[in-house]
Amino acid sequence: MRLSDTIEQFIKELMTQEEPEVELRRNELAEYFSCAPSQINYVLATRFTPDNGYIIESRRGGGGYIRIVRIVRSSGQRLQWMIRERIGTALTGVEALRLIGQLTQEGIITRDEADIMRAAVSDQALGVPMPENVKDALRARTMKAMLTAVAGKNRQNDAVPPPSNPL
Amino acid sequence: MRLSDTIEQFIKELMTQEEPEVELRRNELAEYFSCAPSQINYVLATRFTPDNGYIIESRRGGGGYIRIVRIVRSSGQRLQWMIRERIGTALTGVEALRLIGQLTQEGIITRDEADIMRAAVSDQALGVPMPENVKDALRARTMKAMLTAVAGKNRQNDAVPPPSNPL
DNA sequence: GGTCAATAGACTTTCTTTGACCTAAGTCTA
DNA sequence: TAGACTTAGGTCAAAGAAAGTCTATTGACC
Repeated sequence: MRLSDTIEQFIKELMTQEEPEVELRRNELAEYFSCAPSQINYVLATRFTPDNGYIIESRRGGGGYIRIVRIVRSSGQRLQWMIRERIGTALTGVEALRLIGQLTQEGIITRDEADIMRAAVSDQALGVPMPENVKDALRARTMKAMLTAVAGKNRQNDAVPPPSNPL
Repeated sequence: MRLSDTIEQFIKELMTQEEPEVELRRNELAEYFSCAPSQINYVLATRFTPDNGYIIESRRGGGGYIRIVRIVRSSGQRLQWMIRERIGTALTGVEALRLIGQLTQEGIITRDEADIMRAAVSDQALGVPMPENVKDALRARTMKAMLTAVAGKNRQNDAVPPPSNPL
């Protein structure tokens, strides 16, 4: 097994259900796995991204630390976030697959639905000759439309919370 | 006997009845059969296609692998017809909606799946400026890809989505 | 002999690991 | 209290590992 995967596992096991937050020292961890400290950063950068539902905070110097926080959101909120913040106006094929994989893993869409979505943004589907950036734009729109459809069916369960008004 | 056939046999024997999935290292296998690694790709591309009921997943880089998953096909007749005869190379929005409606009615796809498909071929999704005939071509390809996904569903295992690598 | 499947190999892309160097935050002392 | 030292995390680039793609050649069968 890859070291990166082992470290990922380790961190996820530290983070239990009721404690969606863990704090660790980079050097200690690196020591423990006898790897370069920057390996830890690599794991964080590839496995604990906002896409994957995590936020990283850290601090250098004496008493420094790295804190990993799992963002807990309802499926509705997760979908809204993807539609409104994450996707934007262009989406590469690789990114699309990643997002679909995430949603499947989180149980927000079924495997069959994921298969359909993957097909809809596949090269197969977009095989008509056109520049890559147009394909990316199309993928973004298609994904948003599909996720909106999914969000629509969850309406009752996860209403978007009313915006907080701090004034 | 041809090498390709031998390799095909070998892989199929690894995949027993109750374990419809096998994971292998390309280089190892090539080593074992003393052939070029790309020979393995050739075998996969010609013998383990979706048409033949297989899905291939793979990952590059350190600790990379190739996974072959056998799928069981569901009620294909109608879908095959749509994919191969009905749709062709162009499909208007209205036609697409009609086909999706029929499949729902016939219980071949769920209502949720239908919603996703409708979204994927909606004007929303295809809203990028482009000539109408290109849109119709795109709709045709998208529908075919999605229906193919439905035809080949019932995969037994889930792939771990590849990590995002922002580097 | 021509055609299509099979094979090998060169080159490309993606993901991982390591290491050298950089920066920020405490701590201590003149 | 400014500056030096120590502690700790951050960045980046290069090297390594493994799979993918493309193309030219070879071989088998009509």
